[in-house]
Amino acid sequence: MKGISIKDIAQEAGVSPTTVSFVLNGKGKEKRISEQVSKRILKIAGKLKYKPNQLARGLRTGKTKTIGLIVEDIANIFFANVAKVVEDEADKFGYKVLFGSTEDNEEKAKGLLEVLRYRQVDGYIITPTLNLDKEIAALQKPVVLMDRYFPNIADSNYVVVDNFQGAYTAVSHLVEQGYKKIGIITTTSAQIQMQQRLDGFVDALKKHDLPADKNVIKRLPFDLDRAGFIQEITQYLQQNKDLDALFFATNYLGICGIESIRSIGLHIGTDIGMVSFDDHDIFRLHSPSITCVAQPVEEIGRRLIHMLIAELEHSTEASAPQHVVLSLELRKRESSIPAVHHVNV
Amino acid sequence: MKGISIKDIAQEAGVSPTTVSFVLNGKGKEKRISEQVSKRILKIAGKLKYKPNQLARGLRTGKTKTIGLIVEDIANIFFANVAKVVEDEADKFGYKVLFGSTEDNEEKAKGLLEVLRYRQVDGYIITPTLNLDKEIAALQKPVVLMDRYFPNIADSNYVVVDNFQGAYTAVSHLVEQGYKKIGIITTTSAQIQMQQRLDGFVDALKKHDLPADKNVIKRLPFDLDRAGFIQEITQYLQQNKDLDALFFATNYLGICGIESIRSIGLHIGTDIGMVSFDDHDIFRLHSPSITCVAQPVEEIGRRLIHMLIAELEHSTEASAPQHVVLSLELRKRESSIPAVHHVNV
DNA sequence: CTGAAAGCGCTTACAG
DNA sequence: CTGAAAGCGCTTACAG
Repeated sequence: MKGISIKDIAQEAGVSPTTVSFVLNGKGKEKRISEQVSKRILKIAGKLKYKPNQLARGLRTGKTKTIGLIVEDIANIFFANVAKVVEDEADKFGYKVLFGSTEDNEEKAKGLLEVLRYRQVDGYIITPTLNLDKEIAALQKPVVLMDRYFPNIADSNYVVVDNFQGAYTAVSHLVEQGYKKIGIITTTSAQIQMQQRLDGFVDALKKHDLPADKNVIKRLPFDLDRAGFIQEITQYLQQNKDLDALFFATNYLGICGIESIRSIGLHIGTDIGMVSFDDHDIFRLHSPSITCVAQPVEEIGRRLIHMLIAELEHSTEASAPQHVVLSLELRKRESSIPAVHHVNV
Repeated sequence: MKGISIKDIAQEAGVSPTTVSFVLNGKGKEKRISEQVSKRILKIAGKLKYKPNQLARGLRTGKTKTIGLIVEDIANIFFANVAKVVEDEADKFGYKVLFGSTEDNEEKAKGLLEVLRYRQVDGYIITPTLNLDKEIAALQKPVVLMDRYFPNIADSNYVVVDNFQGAYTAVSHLVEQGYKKIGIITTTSAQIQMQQRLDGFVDALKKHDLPADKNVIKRLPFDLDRAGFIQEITQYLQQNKDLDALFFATNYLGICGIESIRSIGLHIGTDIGMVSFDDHDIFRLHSPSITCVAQPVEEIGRRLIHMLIAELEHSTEASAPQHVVLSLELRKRESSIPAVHHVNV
């Protein structure tokens, strides 16, 4: 790595490394370096295509211009999209992104946190798992949470969506479409975002004087595989033939739901209405297409990075914790139209 | 970052930092440090939870234990899956991954390469764009190419799939299923992988004495958006009503193809057969499901990282370039069954 | 207006 | 068997 260093520039300009460092860091004025010298240094640096060695700078200043991004699963389209926006935006500010997937596994998340910490990332964007609050609190660097947060920790920054509103909107839409006996398929996860979706579901039913008893709520262990989900949902449908619509609390549950409904010969929309939380390519393309409440992925990514950068750049200490709660958008499609008969493709 | 350093350990153990460094780097034997001292140091390091400062180490040794991963688009399911495997495997060897998406844009790719270079990554996994050969050759660090390579550069390492075989298999399957007039939808890209897919298509037709004239080949500019692709494919279908099957050279073309075929009222399979290169969740779930030739994503990711680590660890100089060409798997589904009438969902 | 010097936390030739 | 010292490429108090 014989890159060209500050010394090389100093030598060619006939000044000391100190002076070069001042000028290159935009402190020429402040340090009262002469215009003449400043220009000479800048010109030489440009000619030599000088790039500061981030390692050396990091060792000295403690800043690595790197941020750690911890998602649940980079292969999941939602997180992959967020990661892309985060990477793009971070780049604009000169930051690079180190990433990892937790698989929603506490131990894996802790390991990731530890590695990122001793890699001295300047800040973190984290999709927390359960029980990760202590480790996060101990981080000593700016953190922005995404997708979910810890209700009991008041001073954390986060960018999330309004899960309650999303679920409420989705279920109200089903009611307005004429469905009367609506069930929810969700997970057993105790995480806040799942809790809020369930609350939104129950609240919407109550508001419309529809039954919200235990039978309409189906919670599945979140560590089942695809086949397991399909089997459970299929069984639930067979045991609750009076249901005329389903709300799926995540897109992967919705996808499994499509297969379950198909497997018992029901027609989505006509026989059983359906809305899913979170959009997916499959929902748009499926026939019939699937109604959903969609997360504003682009905006989530942008807000995350801007919030983190703000913390990093003017670390005016103890800035008030930032909470951004974004709304979901109802995308009406064919799966929530009870009357229309769907033409096959 | 007042992490604990080698000095702290040295002090507590009553030895010099040098000795600590030797022991911690497993050179105790070699440097003939006494068993007694070694054990003491290791014990203290464990107690203090010592983590070496990678920045300092990197500055000194030139190794950052970081690899750069450049993909075409991290939000694309294929690349997202590969990225996940790469990150997982790299972690096992103590490496972290810095990533970026090129969008298949030369300038963006060059920028990414430059940033990664001055971040001193130890090695690269690159999905190259066109004309990136010179920049890659100038890298001075181990590189493994993925998805595509430069046929004119003999000494590069790469992990790719057998595009020719995949296309050949896909088209032969259509022929065996009884389709007689088969078209291909591909891009205008001059990149090797697209070229090979086209070659496989043409070769399969010739081998079966089917027409391979210009009319059956439709090349679309690869920078169109979704709507553009759909419009172009729809128009092509309308102008070539004698086609009874289509081979799509990428999964996103296949997805647009589904919409195009639907928009003109044709039924996939019965009216027009279809096979796509590369699998996608949508293909499995669509009704009718879509036949494809699938890439071995897991294996691609594993091979990439193992090839790169091998280069990094025993840099026995001038090792022969490694080329891995993996086969694709034909996944037969409903879209290539001409006779059966598909029941709608 | 500019520079010599210390130091970030390591590794490694060199010396004893 | 162990340690003092130099150096990786920066930044920054301090001095003049």
